Amino acid sequence: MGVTTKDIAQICKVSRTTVNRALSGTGRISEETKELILRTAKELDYHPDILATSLKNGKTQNLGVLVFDIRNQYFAQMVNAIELEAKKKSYFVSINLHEKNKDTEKEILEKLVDYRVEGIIMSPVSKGKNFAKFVNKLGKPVVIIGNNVDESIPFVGIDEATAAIEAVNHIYSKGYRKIVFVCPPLSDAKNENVFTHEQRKKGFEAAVKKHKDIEQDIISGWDYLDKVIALMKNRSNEEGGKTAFFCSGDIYALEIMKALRGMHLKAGEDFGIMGFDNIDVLDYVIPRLTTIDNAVDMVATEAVNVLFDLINGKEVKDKTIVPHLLIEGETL
Amino acid sequence: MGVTTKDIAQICKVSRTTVNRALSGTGRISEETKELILRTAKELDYHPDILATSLKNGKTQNLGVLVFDIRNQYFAQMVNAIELEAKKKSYFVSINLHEKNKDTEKEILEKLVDYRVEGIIMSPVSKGKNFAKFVNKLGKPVVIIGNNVDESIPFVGIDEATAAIEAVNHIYSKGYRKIVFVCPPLSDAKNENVFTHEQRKKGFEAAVKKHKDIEQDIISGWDYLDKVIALMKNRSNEEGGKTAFFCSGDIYALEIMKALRGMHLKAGEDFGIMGFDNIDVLDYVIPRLTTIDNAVDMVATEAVNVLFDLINGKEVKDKTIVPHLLIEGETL
DNA sequence: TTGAAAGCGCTAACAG
DNA sequence: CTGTTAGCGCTTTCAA
Repeated sequence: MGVTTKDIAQICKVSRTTVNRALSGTGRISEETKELILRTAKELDYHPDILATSLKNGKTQNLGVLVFDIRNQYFAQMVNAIELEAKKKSYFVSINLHEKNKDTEKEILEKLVDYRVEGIIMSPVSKGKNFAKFVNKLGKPVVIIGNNVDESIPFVGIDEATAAIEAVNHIYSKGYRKIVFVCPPLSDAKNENVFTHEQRKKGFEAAVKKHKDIEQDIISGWDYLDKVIALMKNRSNEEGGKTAFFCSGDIYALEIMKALRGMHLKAGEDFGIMGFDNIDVLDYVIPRLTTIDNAVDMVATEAVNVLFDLINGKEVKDKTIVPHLLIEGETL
Repeated sequence: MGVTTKDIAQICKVSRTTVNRALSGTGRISEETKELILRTAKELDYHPDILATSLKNGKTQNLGVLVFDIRNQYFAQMVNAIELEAKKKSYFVSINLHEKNKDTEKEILEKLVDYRVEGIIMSPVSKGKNFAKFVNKLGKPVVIIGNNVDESIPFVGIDEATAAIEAVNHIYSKGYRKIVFVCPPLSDAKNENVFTHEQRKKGFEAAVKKHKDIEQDIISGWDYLDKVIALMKNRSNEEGGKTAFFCSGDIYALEIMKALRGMHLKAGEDFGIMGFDNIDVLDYVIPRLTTIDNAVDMVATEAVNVLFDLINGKEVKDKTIVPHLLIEGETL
C-alpha cells in the first residue's frame, strides 16, 4: 500500500516506536521530534493501515446489520437511521439481507463474526431457544429489533401488543363493531419468526374481548386478499354496520385498499381500515391510512446505542421499549 | 480470538505451513496428514482470521456503496440489488450515506479506502473535473450510477435523455399539447451533481422542439408545488386543452397529484402526469402513475459486475447503458 | 526521552 | 512431501 510508519521512521531517523508515539500521542516524547514526525506524516499523506491495527487490537469499527430486505420500506428506514447513528461514532455498517432464509441468516451471522464486526443488529427470521443459543455462541454483541428471540438477547422495539390494543379501541371509538384482524400466516409459520405479528394479534384479541359487542374475525395467510374480497362480497348488503380491517402492517392495508377499490368500495366510507408501521409511502396514498407509528428511527437509534453499550461491556436491559404513536388518517 | 493454525499445527505435530497447505488445498501434501489436519480443524471449529489474511494479501472482500440516502426508495432498491449480487460473490457491502453533503462524501470515500474496500459503487453529489480527479486519486475501482461524473470513471445507467424523449412523445400521442417539465433546481445547484435531471431535461427539450404545436414550460425548484398549483389555477378555465406534467422523478409526480387532489383535480382526467423511476410505491397509488422504469435492479447488478471486472483488472467500458421501459398507467 | 524486539495470524519463498 | 524463515503494518512491553 502506501506510506508506513517504517518509512516515516527512516526519514525522520528515529525508530518506529517513536513514530507510533508521535502519531498516537501516547507516551513521553520531545516536542521537536513529535512535530517533525507529524509534519512528515502529513507531507507523505500517511494513512494508518487499519487492517494491521485491527489485527493487532481486534477492533474493526464495523457493525453488521442483518434484515430481511430493504425493498421493504420499514427496513430501509431502519437501516438508514442505523447508518446515520453509527457514522456519528465513526463506525461502518455492513448491510446484509437474509431474505427470510434461515440458512442464509446463519451463514451471514457466522461470516460477520469471521469478518470481526464488533456488533450486530438484526431482525431475525429464525426463532426459538436453539437459535438463541446459536446467536449467543457467536460471542459478539447482538441487538434484536422487530422479531424478538428471547430474553438472552437484548431487544429494542415498541410495545406491539399495547399498540394493537389502542388501535382496536380507536377503531371501536369510530363506531365499528365488526373488526377483522389481517396478518400473514402465523401458526403454520415453519419456525419463522413472526413475533411482531403474534404480539399484534395478542393485542387485538385482548382488546376485542373487552368489548362484548364486537364481532371479530381473523384473516391470516398469504391469500388474505381473496378472503377479504369474499368477506366483503358476503357482507355488502348487510345492515349490521360497516366492517373495519386492522392490518398487521401497512402494506397489507394498502393491498386491501387497492383490491377493494377494484370493487368500488372506498376506505373510510364503505369499510374502515387501519395499518401498522407508518411507512413513508403513506404520505402519497389517498385516502390517508390510519396507522400506528412504530418509531422506526428511534428504535434504530436506540438499537445502535444499546449495541455500543454492549460493545463497551456495559450492562444493558433485556428490553428497551420505545413509545409508539397512533396516527389518525381518513380510513376509519 | 479462537483457534489458530498454530494450535492445529501443534496438535497435529506438523508445521504451520503444512496446516496452511491442507487448509488451502495448494501444494503437495500427503492425504493422511491433510485429512488429519482438516479433521482437527473441524473439531476445533477453526475459522481463519480474515483480518490477518487480508493484511497479508490486501483483499478484504468488502465493497463500499455510497448513496444519498435509502429512505429514498430508488436507492433502497438499488442497494438491495447490490447486496444480493455481491453476496453471490461472497462480498460484503458497506452502506454509506452522504446525505447530499459533499464533505461527507469525500470523507467517506477516504475512509472506505482506509478500510480497504476493494471497490466502490456510488451515486455522487459532487461533480466536475476536480471531483473526478479526487476519485481517481483514491486508487480504487469505482463505478458510478445515477449521476455521471466524467468519462474517467465507469458509469452504469439508462439513457436518460432518450427515455425522456420517449416520454414526451408518449404524452404527445395521448393528445396533450401543453407539457410542463418538473424537476429540482438545476442551474443554481451549487455544484451539486444533478446529471440525471439535466439529461432528462435535455431529452424533454429535444422532444418538444420536434413538435411545433407543443406549448412547453419548465418548472424547476423546490417550490415546484406552489408553481404547479398557481399554473393550474390560471388554466382551470382555459379551453386550450389539458396540461400534462412530466416529472423528473416519481416522487415529484406523487406530490403534485396529492396537491392537486386538494383542488379536486384528478390525474388522468383534469390533467395528465408522468413520472420517472418506477419506484415500488407506485403499486399502491391510485391512479397508477405512467412512468419510466429505469431498471434499477439491472443497473445495480451491472454495476457490481463492472466493479468486479475493474477489481480483476479487466478493461471496462466508460458507459454501460441498460434498457429502460415506459410503463403505461392511468394518469395520461 | 528513545529504541529493540516480540507478536497479532496468516502466507509464501526457499530449502530440504 | 514437509519445515524454516521472513514479513504484511502496527502495537506494546521492556530495557536503555
